[in-house]
Amino acid sequence: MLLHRLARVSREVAATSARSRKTALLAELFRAAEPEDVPVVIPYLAGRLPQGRLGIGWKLLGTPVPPADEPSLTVREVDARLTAIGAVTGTGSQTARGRLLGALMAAATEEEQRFLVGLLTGEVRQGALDALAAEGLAAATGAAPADVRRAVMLAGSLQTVARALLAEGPSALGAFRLTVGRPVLPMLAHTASSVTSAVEKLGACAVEEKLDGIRVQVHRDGEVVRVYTRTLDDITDRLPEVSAAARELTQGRFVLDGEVIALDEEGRPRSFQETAGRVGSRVDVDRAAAAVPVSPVFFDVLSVDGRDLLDLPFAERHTELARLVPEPLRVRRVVVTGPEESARAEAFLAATLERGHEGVVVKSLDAPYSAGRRGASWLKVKPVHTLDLVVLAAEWGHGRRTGRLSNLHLGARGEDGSLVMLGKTFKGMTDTMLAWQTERLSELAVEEHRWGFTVRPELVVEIAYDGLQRSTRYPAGVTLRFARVLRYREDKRPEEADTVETLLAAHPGVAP
DNA sequence: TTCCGACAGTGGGGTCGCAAT
DNA sequence: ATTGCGACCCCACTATCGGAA
Repeated sequence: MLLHRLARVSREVAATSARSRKTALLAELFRAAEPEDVPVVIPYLAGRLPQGRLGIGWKLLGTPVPPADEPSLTVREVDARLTAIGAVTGTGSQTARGRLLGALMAAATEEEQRFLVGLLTGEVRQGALDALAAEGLAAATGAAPADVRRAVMLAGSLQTVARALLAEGPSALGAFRLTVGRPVLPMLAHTASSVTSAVEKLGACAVEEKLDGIRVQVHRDGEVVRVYTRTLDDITDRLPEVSAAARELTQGRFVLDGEVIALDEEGRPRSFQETAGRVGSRVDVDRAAAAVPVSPVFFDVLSVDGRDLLDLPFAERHTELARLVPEPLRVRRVVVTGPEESARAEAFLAATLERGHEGVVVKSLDAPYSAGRRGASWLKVKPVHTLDLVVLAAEWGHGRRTGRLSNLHLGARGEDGSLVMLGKTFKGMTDTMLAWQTERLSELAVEEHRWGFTVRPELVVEIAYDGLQRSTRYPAGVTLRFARVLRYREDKRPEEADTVETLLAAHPGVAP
């Protein structure tokens, strides 16, 4: 298949807003693909590279190359050339990659170039990623969408499923089963505004600690232990403590779901930054482990002793978990019968926060284990802090926010009355707010930049955030975690905005 | 007809590690 | 030695489509 055809379909998919039309277009192309094209066409149309990341970013793509007049590249040739670029390593590799990339771009038409740039930077923006590609795949092969989704969860990737489906048809889906040693996509939680509302929604449920660490899926088959992240990367070698803990358990074959977290001597959680730094360390693992030991803490079991537990209700999976994993290696929890016990659930959240943890996850006792965001049977609840801050500058948005001032620079009042930047946010804005702030901030502009405007510090915004973390980037040495706009405070003047002093006082122990 | 679940998009900050400077 | 860049961790929220109620 020519890249030209694929790029054109991608553009058509981007041009329509109807999801049904998007899946129809994708299905048509999948049907036309030759079997050998499939491992490339499927991920490309899901907006991803089959190789994963290639170390090619905006920097390498920087210099534009004159496009070819006539399409000639096939998708397989593109894939082979990108694989070759990814394989270049060592001193001078950036230069060599740039040259190879330039040659590839020169062979591409303008439309093909646009598609390739999107693919390489992860910004395909066609309004169709894995989920709709799976839908299109189902349509192309006559398989039931739910069966395709389940196979994707079990395989951990769409490609594997696509290859089997297009080669053998819907009957191929039956072969995808939970296998120890092969990671499955993890079940994710939605957000609820309070424990009470979560319990009202779910009825009988478990309320569990939410630990602020790194999600892990741990597979053990005899002496072989593998540890995977949320995105199914293998991080076994970085976490010897987790392997050791898995080998201590009495059963020899299982798949567990949990979190790794660094705890201090008293068992209180260290900062997320410390846990993430430890888990990210690959080069000298022994040293990193000595400095910041981590503990696995489990909350679910997907398989034990060859039995697939995915479809069991959570209550029954937890019974299996409690049989396999000793209490200190499980998250704390309470079980409530329903809204009549929401006071107990709220008390558990308070106690969890008191112990220094992030919040709770409220889980339906009936729900099977199911990947992706489908179904809201897990609801997380975290406390939200708010501040009134001053807008210092605003950056132009991209994509659907092109032409709108989007990303706000936020400042708090310093000791001497100056304003101290604490971070940025683009979250929480409605289209109406975007339009309003574009106009208002343009009026307040004092300096124009390529990226946007510095403005007279007159507008006050109410900001919600999850907590404070250390920063080397911002002058106060701290920044807000997950800041988002709640509303503009036109009733407040900048002199009434919050101060750095009160912010630091509200989060003792964070500032350097 | 209205409601709501699922999806994509829009980026935030940090840390690590490699390559370039 | 320091800096720049990319990959991965953590993530909130809105708009929109289309099926469910």
